[in-house]
Order: sequence, then C-alpha cells, then structure tokens
Amino acid sequence: MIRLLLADDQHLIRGAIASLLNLEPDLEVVAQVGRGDEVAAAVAEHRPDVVVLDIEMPGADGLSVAESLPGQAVVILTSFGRPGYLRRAMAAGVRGFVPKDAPVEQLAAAVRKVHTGGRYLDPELAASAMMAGECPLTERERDALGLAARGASVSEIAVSLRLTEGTVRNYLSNAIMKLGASNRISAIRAAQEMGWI
Amino acid sequence: MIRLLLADDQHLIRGAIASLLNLEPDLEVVAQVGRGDEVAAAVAEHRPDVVVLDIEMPGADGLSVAESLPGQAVVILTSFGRPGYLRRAMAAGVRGFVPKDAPVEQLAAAVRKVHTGGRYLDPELAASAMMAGECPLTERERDALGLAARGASVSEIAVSLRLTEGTVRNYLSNAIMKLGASNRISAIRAAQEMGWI
DNA sequence: CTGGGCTTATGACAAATGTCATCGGGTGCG
DNA sequence: CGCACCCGATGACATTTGTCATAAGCCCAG
Repeated sequence: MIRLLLADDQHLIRGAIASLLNLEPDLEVVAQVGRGDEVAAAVAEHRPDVVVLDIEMPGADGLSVAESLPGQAVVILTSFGRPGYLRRAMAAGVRGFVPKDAPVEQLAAAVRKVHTGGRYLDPELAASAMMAGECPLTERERDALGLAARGASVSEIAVSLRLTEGTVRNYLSNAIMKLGASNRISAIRAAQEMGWI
Repeated sequence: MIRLLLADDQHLIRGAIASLLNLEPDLEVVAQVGRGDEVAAAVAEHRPDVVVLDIEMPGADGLSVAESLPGQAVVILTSFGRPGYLRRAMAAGVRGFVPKDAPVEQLAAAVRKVHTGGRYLDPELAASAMMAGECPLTERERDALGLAARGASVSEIAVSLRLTEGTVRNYLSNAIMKLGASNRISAIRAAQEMGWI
C-alpha cells in the first residue's frame, strides 16, 4: 500500500483526485492539504510514501515545497507543461511530473514508479522541455522581469534589487531581446508561458 | 436521473469530477468535452439536462459557450471568483456558478438546483461580486486594454480597433486611472484579476 | 593567460507611454 | 432642456521605456 499526501488548493479538484486515487487497490491518500506552506507539517505528521503536489497554491508553490522536502518522493501535477517548471522541479530532485491533461491512470503509474525509486516524466513534457532548452535569461534579468510582471516601474525595481535604474533598464532590454519580444508586456507573457518567471 | 455534460480541458480533472458526480445516485455524466468549441455539438448529440462548464478552455471559453446555449441549464465551474466572470455568466442566463474551491457536494447541489429551474450562487462569490460592483471600464477601454495585455503597442491596437493612436492612448490612460494602477502592466493585472478582461 | 559570460554601471538619445485639456456628436434620463 | 456618459479625436508635452555603445570587475574553463 502506497501512502499519499495530496496538495492542491482547489477543494473540488483535490477531493476528486483523492477519490480516484483511493480507488486504486495499492494507493491510499492519507492526507490532503490546501496550502503550500502547510505541506511540510503534514508530511512530518503523516509520513507519506509519495507527495503529490500541484504547482500553483497559496502559501508556497509546489516547486518551492518540493525543494523544501529533500529526499521525499514527489510527483508534481501541473496545468501547463512549462519547461521552466520542469527544469526547476528536476533540479529539486522531483522524479515525477504529470500534466493535468493526463488520465488518472497515468498519475497512478507515476506515483508507483516514483515510489519504487524510478522516474516518471510525461513524454510530451519531456519533448517540449528538450526543445525549449535552457532559460535564456540570466538570474538578474529574471529578477527584474519578474518584478516588472507585477507592475513595478524601473525605479521601483531598482530600489528592490538595489541597482541603478540604468542597470535595470539594461536587464529588461536584454530580456526583451532574448525572448524575442517587442516590449515589456510581451516579454513577460513569453517568460511566464515558459515558466521562466 | 439528471443527465450531465461536463466540459473541462484537463483530462485528469474532468475525469475525476465526472467520476465523483457519477457516484451520486441521481446524476449521470453522459458526455465529456475537452474543448469549448466542441460543446455545442455534444449538447445537440447528447441532450443533457445540465451542462457543467469550466471557464478556461481551448477553442472557446466557458462563458462564450454559455452564451451560445440560450435556454440550456448551465453551471459554471471556476478557479477564481472573478466578478467580471460572474456578471458575464449571469448576463448569459447562467443560473449556477460554483468555485473549484467548493466540495463536490456543493457542485452536485448546484446541478440539482439549476436542473429544477432554480439558481445556485456560491455565497462567497456573491459577496465578492457585490463588493466589486460593475466593471469600471467602458467597452472600448476594455478592448484596448485586452489587446495591450497581449503585448500590442498603441499603434497595433489602433490598427486593430480602427482608431487613432491618440484615442487608444486616451483609453489606456483612462483604464489605468480607473483601475487605480500606475502603468499598463498593473492595470492589466488588476483587470484580469477581476475578470474584466 | 585569454576569452566568454555575468554583473553593474554611465550616458546619450530615440521611441513609446501616459497625462491633460479640449472639442464635437450621440444617447438616455430627470 | 440640461446634464452625464460614452465615443472618438487633436495636440502639446512630461515621463518612462527601450536601445546601444562602452567600461570595469569577477569567475570559470580551456
């Protein structure tokens, strides 16, 4: 019997997936969590074999949570196959990555594989990640673009990152160029689409 | 027995919700659709009593689909309680509106209520919609901001909307002011957060 | 050691964004 | 009728964005 902890902020979704997984004879959902920042405590309490994490959750995103659970067998569930997410998850030691587009049988298979120490990576996600390659932005470019995505002006970004405005403008300009965008907004969209920010 | 059609682009989610609904003795999911633009044909084919629609789908969003099914009993499922979505759904004659945060019992209750001609509106959604009031933007302001959200420059927006650049700048400036934003990006975020665009 | 990449910065300037005042036309409401 | 609102426009101009060339320091790999 593989014991699972399931974390997803949407009650309906979480409940539905848990019910489906519980129908599998060798799987049992022993805990459900609705916020990323509550996962660690629940893991400590319930000692699940595998943790299934949604990425977008209040309190902490699934990728950050995975990073905070080293050694824990984790499967990431994602709405979008963003290469940046996949790369970050793998860097965090995540061995399972399943899109919400997949049937539940695939999620169950991923859980079993990860539980026995293997890897489960959706073939389409793998392909798109290979094609996407590395994030073309430097750390600082990403920092600046991430803040811009929240509506911050150059001067606000400069204050936040402790840089001069000229440097921030350079970073944003570089990001726009590297992402093949024509302005800040389209650069932000492109980067978010790929999961770089 | 209430016959349902369920439309959600994410296979795992759709399958899980369908399974849960099928556990209810008086509900039966007779069709599942993954794209907004395929709903109408499926409705014509399966003649469901109630259509349960996710909002964000490829091919056509759930709100547009609802608008194209006048007289059909519809329940909208949404990840976010955006007042703009709620208002638009109601204007389209939708009588059920359930957040994905809700337990499945609530979705089943909404389906039953809508099926018998009643309304089902999540209390929290109702409250937030009342507080949010009407969308403060005019139609044209929303048009312009919507295109800006896709990275279009003023000149591109002007061409698309067949306006002069000055007029587009005025619309965007008005939108920024009305949304209490400081620039285009934050205005876009605010409007998207509320479901105005 | 050299070259490349990252980081940070300066400065000049073109282009785009955003503001504001104003005008005119049309519509609906008190 | 007058007013408010929406729509579309003009024009002037301040501010911000974006580009580009350049420079220096640091680190790492060949």
